[in-house]
Amino acid sequence: MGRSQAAKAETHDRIVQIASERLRANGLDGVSVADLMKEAGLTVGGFYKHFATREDLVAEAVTVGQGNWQKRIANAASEADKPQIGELIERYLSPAHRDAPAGGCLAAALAAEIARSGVQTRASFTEGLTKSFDLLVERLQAADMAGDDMALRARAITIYSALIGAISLARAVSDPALSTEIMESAAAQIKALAAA
Amino acid sequence: MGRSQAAKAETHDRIVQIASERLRANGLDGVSVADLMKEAGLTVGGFYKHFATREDLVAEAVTVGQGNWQKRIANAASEADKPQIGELIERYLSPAHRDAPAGGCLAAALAAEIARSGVQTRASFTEGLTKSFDLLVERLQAADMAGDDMALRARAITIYSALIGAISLARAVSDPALSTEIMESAAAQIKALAAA
DNA sequence: TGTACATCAGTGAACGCGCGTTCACTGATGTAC
DNA sequence: TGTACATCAGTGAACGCGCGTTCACTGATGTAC
Repeated sequence: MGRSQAAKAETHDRIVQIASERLRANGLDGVSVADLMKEAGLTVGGFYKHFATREDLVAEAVTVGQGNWQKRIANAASEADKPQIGELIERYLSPAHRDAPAGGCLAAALAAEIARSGVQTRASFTEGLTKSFDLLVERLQAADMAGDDMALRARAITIYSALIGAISLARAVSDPALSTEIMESAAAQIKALAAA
Repeated sequence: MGRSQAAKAETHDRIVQIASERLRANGLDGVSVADLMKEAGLTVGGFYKHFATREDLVAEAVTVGQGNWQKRIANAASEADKPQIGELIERYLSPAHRDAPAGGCLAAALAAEIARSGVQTRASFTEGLTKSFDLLVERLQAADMAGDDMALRARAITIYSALIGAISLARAVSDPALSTEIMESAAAQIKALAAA
């Protein structure tokens, strides 16, 4: 049947991966289907052999893109290799992350736009966010914190919210000193909250 | 000279006001110049008697739009009428605010998009944000908190970050129960942070 | 194993559409006399 | 005070452009015999 199914799946994944990066960098409407396909080494028309509409791709890219930071929280050979919560906060609120949204946290870059998007995209985001919360709770448990699971979850939600808000502001501001201040102030306070 | 300067200024302000609401509701690229003018009871062509480019309008709308929540923090006949910090947090993380971004916090709705915008827009945002931080510090001082000004400012930055992140997530998520949980969990934790 | 055929991923020009911006025009109103 | 004129806020058709999507086509490759 023409190209193999494996080859098609590989192309499909490549498009989604590129989209997940470019959407985080340029926004949900910030990159055209033609540009995406070009970056994948293909031409426009072929797009619709993989996705019914552009939104289908966006929904997939939102799922894949959220896996990015999740892997940094959870994927490690052993428990000892998983980052401590404090280290995670510092890495999240670093100049490196602030200046490279394409490879960074999808929620920080796109949450506001996702709120205005279609059902598919919002559903994809919700699923990924739920998983992010779970992984953060697990990190807080690993930090050997006091508190029942409910309180840990509330704390995880607040920590993640504060991280997303802080990096969003640090990115939006045009004064570099203020940007640094936001990241450093928030990092210190959030670490205190995580350790409380 | 044709229409009076006062009449022109009134029209100008009307366009900016409408823009500040519609941009918060639909995003920085979510409303056309023609629609904006129509909503202001005018036609497209006249737009360029008021603004050199669309981005000029956006920059002005970002400034005006930030005044919205600032007024709720600061504008009151007397000190006693100004909201307490805890009350502010509750109002910020309420279904009413979540469901009405057009009249709500501009930073929450647009920070991520502003980060990808031109210099003018980012500069407008930076100015407004600086003022927001100052007003929040003042509210923390009024709450009669311990801590020097530096610590208060770091706390104000973190509180605002957490509020922005939490409402962004609450808006993006398609599960109503999760949306409520995010707002309530974050509100409780942030209030604790403010009172610490 | 070798050949003829069917499939379908990928091509690239073309489509209709909405956008920001331009432009020649209008007509109400402020100003000069 | 009354009149002629100049100004310019506002009009609405037109522009070039980039977008998402469609479509007739191609040709490499899997399958049937």
